[in-house]
Amino acid sequence: MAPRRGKVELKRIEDRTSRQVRFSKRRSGLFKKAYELSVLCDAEVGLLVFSPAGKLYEFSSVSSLEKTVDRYWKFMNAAGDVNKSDDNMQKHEECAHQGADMKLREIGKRLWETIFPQLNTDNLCKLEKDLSDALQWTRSRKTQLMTDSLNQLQEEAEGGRDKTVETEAEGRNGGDDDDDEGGGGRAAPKWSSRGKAPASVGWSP
Amino acid sequence: MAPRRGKVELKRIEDRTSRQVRFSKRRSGLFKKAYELSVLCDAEVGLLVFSPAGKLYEFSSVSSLEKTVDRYWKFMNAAGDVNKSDDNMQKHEECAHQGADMKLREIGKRLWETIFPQLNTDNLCKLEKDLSDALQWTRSRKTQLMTDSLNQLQEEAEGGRDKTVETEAEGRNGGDDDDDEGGGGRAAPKWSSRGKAPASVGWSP
DNA sequence: ACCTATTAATAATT
DNA sequence: TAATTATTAATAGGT
Repeated sequence: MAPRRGKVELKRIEDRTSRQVRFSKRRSGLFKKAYELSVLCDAEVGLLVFSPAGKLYEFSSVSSLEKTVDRYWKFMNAAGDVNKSDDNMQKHEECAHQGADMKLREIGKRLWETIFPQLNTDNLCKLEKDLSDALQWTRSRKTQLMTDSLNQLQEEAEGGRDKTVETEAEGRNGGDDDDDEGGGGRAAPKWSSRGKAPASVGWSP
Repeated sequence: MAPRRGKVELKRIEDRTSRQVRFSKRRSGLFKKAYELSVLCDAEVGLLVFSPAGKLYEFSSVSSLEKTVDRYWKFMNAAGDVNKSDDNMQKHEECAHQGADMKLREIGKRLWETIFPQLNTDNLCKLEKDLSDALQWTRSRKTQLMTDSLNQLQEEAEGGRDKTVETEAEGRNGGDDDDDEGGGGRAAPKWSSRGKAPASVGWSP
């Protein structure tokens, strides 16, 4: 009956058993705290814990940790990894839809770094096919968009009534609306309506 | 002088000011706990908090949260998002280098979903060029690998001395070594040695 | 897994 | 914004 003789010293616990027990307890405590923070303060919290053995424990205040990680991902890519020094102009989420081209490069770079170590001949063949399909789709999509733009211009020039033509993919939604959505329901691509993507594109939804 | 009249009830704090104050305090506490867990129990901890205003607070027990997120990313992609039900055979990190083709598809899918909302005409043009370049590089790389394989076979058939030809990208490293590295230093692509990638490939390092 | 003495976190106030 | 303090909450070690 002598719990806690003194303060707890902040150093790695050497005893294996004790370390495991305390890991369980403290992990539970941490997750509880994270949950409380999210509820009390209306925050989105994601928590990632890898045990020394490499086992993963995860928590997220929203439906899945992937969403939170996606939001983090978007956030980090928003302002680009350049000019990371200015903490004054804190990267607000509204920037998330700006600098899309830079974002494309960054995403591609990361993708590349991730898959590069696995590029044996088999994977290269698959990659070649995926890239080829994607390229084909991209070109047809581009043509489609350009055609649409032309048609729209023509219609407007002819008289411009019945403006309900939806272009569906206009990019940057100019409005600076302050919604708190962010990483939630990302707009899922809808093939059915317009795109007419080839079914063979392996890496498309 | 009447702090804490009763227990704290777990519901969103309505008063804005109070909520902000408690957010700061609890966030600090949470981060401290996370740090303590990582030190005491030798765990890798990543923590992501988005305030209601959309501001990001992050913590990681290793050099950067990106590393932890990458490790999480690898972990999740390891067993593929399929057969997610069997919790018995817990996805251990050693699986991280298996199922590379599936991983490619998954990564591509995610990439696609991420960039899709931003695909206006400009970005489509950039994407087209990137894909074209990447495809070109992939094909030349594939050819290179195949040529290498042939040469190696020929050399071995001729007499097989001087086996120091390094193929550099063989994929799956069969060993089931139990190192605790995981998400640490990912092998960075090295253009200089062999690949001879065109400088114009936008989405390569 | 459960208990309990003790330390740690923190809510309201200043 | 920072400090104080009365309480509650978390938890280390023993059972």
